[in-house]
Amino acid sequence: MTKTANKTRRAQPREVRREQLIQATIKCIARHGLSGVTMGRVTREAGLSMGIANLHFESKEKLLLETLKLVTEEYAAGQTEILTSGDYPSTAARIEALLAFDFNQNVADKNKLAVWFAFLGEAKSRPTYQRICSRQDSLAEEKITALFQLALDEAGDKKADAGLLAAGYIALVDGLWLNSLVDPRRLPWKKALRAARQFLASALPQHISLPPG
Amino acid sequence: MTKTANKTRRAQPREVRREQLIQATIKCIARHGLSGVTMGRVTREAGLSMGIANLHFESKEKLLLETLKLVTEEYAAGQTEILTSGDYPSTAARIEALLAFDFNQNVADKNKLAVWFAFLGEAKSRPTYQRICSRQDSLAEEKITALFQLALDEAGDKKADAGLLAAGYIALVDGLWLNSLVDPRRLPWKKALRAARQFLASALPQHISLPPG
Amino acid sequence: MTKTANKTRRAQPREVRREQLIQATIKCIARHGLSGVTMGRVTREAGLSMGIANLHFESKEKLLLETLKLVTEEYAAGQTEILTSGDYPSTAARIEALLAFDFNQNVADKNKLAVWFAFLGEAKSRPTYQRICSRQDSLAEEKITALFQLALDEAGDKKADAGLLAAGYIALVDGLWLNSLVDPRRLPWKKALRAARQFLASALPQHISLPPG
Amino acid sequence: MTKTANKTRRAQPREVRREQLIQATIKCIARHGLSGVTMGRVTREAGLSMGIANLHFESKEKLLLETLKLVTEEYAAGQTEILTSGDYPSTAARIEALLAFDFNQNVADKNKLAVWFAFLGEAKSRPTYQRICSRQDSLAEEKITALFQLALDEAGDKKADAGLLAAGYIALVDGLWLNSLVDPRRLPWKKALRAARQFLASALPQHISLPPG
DNA sequence: GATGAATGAGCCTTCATTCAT
DNA sequence: GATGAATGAAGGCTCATTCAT
Repeated sequence: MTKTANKTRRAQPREVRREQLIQATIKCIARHGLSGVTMGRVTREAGLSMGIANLHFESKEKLLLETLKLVTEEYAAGQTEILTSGDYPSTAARIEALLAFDFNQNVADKNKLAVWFAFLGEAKSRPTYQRICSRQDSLAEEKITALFQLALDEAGDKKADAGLLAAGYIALVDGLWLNSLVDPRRLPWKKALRAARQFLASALPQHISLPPG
Repeated sequence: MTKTANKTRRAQPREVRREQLIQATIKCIARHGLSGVTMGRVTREAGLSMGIANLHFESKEKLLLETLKLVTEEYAAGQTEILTSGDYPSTAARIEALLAFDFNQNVADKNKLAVWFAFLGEAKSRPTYQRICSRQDSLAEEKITALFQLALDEAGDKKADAGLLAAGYIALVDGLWLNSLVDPRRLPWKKALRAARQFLASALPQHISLPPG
Repeated sequence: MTKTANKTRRAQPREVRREQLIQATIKCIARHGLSGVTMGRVTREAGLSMGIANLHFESKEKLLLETLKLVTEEYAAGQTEILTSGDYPSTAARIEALLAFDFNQNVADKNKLAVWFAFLGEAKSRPTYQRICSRQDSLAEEKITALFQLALDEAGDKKADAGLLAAGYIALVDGLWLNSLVDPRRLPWKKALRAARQFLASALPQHISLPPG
Repeated sequence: MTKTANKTRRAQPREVRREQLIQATIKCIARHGLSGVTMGRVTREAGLSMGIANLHFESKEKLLLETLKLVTEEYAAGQTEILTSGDYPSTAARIEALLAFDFNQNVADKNKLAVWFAFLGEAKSRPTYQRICSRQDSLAEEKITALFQLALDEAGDKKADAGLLAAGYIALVDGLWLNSLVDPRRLPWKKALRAARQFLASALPQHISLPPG
C-alpha cells in the first residue's frame, strides 16, 4: 500500500503536505525519470488531489526544485555532521565514517540518488538546477579538502594536493554511484565501496588500509 | 547563422540527413536538456522542416536513441582504437594515451558529454537507454581491465585488483566529466585531468608519474 | 446559437458531459461525415474546450465507438420494446407498430441514421464497427423472424420462410433509409414508408393491407 | 504479387496510368476504408511513385471522385445493357437477367460494393458524392420503373405502382448488399438473392416465381 | 484548506502536395 | 513523364494550471 490511506483527508499543516508531496515526487522521478513526472502521478502517488500541488508549491517547477533541495540538503546535513562534528577519535576514523556514509544508503536513498542524477543530467541546460548542485559540491569539496589536508599534515605529506584529492574523491563517489545505479550487475554496491576505499588507501596509506580480502 | 540556409529544397542522401538531424539533436540536448528537446527545435536547428525527422527516423524516440548510439559508438571507437591497436611502444604510453583521449575533447565533445549524462540521468527508468549505456561501460571495463592487468603484471604487483582499478577509473572519469560539466569553475578541465592522472599515479606508480606541477 | 454558452466553467456529472459530447459527435458526423469529425469540431459543437473529450473518453476512437453504441442501442431499445412487449392487441398491430417506428423518426433521428450509415460504410475495414453493427442486426433479425413466423402461422402459410422475410425487411428498411438520406427528393420519407408497407402487404396480406391511396 | 511489376517504369499512356491508380484506390478503400486511403498507400499498391497520383489526377479528392465515377458507371453500363437492349425474349427474362446481374458479382465486385457504400456513408455531408450517387440511382429508378410498368401492364395489374416497386427493389438490393457486406455470415450471398427474388415474386407473380427450394 | 473537472497551449505525428532531378 | 525527398498545415493527445464547489 503506497498511499497514506488518509481517507478522511482533513486539512494538514503546510509542512506535512509539502513533505508528503516531495516524497511522492522522489518516488516518481526514480520510477519514471524526470521527464516522466507529471502532477497527476505525483499527487496520485501521494494519495491527494490534483490541485494540491499547485496549492502548496506554486508550480511544478517549484516542486521539483524543492525536491532537489531536500535531497541535496539531506545529504549535505549527513555529510556535514561527519565532517564537522567533533565526535571522532581520529582523522582516520572520520574518513572511515565518510566512506561508510557514502556507501551505506538504504533503498530510499537509491531513489534519492536517482533524483540527484536526474537533475544533474539536466543541469547543464538549467541554471537553477546547476546552481543548487554546484553549491552542494562546492561546500562538500571545501570540507573534504580540509579533512584530507589534515590527514596529509598528520602523515607529513607535503607534496600531495588535498584539493585535488577532494575533487577526485567527490568525482569518484559520483561516478561510482552513477555506474552502480545504471548497471548494478556490473558494479555492485560492494565493489563500488571497495573501489572508493582503494582510492583512499592509495592516497592516504597511513590512514586508510585495504581490507585483507 | 546556424542554419544551412537551404532555401532551395534539395534532396540529400539518407545518411546525410540523418547525420544532420542527429547533430542538431545533440546541440538541442546540450542546450535545452533532454526534456527540452522538441521536434520543432531539432528541425529548426537543422534548418529543415518539421516533418523531416519523422521521415528519416520513425519517431522522436528513435531519433533520440540513434543520437545516444552515435555518441556512445563514437566514444567507444576512439577508446577501442587506443586500447587495442598495437601502435604504442609501451603499456605506459598506452595508458597515457587513454588519459589524453579522455580529457582532450574539443567543444563539440562537450555537447556529447552533455548528451551522455542527459541519457544516463534518465537511464534508471528507461530500459532502452540503460541497455545502451551499460553495454558501452561493460565493453570499456573489459578492455581497461586487461590493460591495467598488463601494467600490474609488468610491475610485479600481485595484490592489486585490475578489475577494481578499471571500475574505479571509469567511475572517476565519469565523475570528473560530470562535475566539470556542471561546474567548470570549480573543476576546470585541467584539474580534472590532474585528478585522473593522480589516481593512476597512485595505482600504477611505475607507469604513470605526476608532473612536477 | 448552438453552444450552451457555458462561460463559467461549471463541473458536471460524468454522464452529463459524456452525453453532451456524444450528441455533439452525432451532429458532427451528420454534418461533416465520419472522416470530417475532429476533436476540435466536436468540442466546439459542444461548447466545451478541446481537452475535455480525451478526459471523458480516452481517445477519439473511443468517443466514436461510444457514439455508435448509443445510436445502435437507442434504436435497439425502441425496437425491442415493440417486438417483445405484450401491449399489442394483435400480431398485425405489432407489425404496424414496427413499421410506424421505423419510419416515424424525427429530425434528430435523421442525424442518427447518418451516423449509422457512416459507420456501416467503414465497417468492412473496421472489425470493431463491424462487430457492433452485426450484433445489432443479428438481434433484430431474430426477433423479427419470430414475429413474422407468428404471422405466417396465424395465416396458415406453411411455404413462406419467415427468416428470409425478416432479412428482406431489414435490408429493405436499411436500403430505404439510405436512399432517402442520400436523395430525399427522389425518395421522400412518405414514399419510403409506402414501399415498406407494400413489401409487407405482399408478404403478409392477411395482416397488412395497402392504404387506398 | 500485388504490384504490376513494372520494373522498367517507362512512360505510359495517360489512360493506362489513371486506370492503374483507380484500381489501386478501389483496393485501398475496400481494405482500409475511405478514411484509411492515403496517397502513399494507393501509389504503393499501384507499384508507382508517390507523386504520380497528383500528376494524373490533380488532387486526392479528384482521384476519389474518379474512382466513385468509375464504379458507378461500370454498374450503370451493365444495368443499362440489360434494361435497354432488345435481346431478351420476354419481360420476365429481362427481370431475371436484372436479378442475376445484381447478385452475380465476383470478388472484384465485392471490392466495388465496398467502394460504393464507403462513398454513400459520407454522401450526406459531401454534395459531390451525393450528386454522383443520386444521379446513378435516379437513372436506375427510371429504367426499372419502365420495366416494372411493362410487367404490370402485361399482367393487367392496374393497382400496383411501378415507381414504388422500383424504389423498393433498388432499396432492397442496396440493403441486401450492405447487410451481406457487413455480415456475410448472417446474410450469405445466396440468401440475399433469395430474398430479392421473393420480393419480385410477390410483386410480379406472373413473371417471377420462387424456386421450389 | 482540499478537490478534481475543465481549460488550452504545446507537442508529436501524419499526409497531401510540391518540385529538383 | 516519373520519381521520392522535402514541406508544412492540421489533427490527436498530454498535462500544468485554474477555479467553482
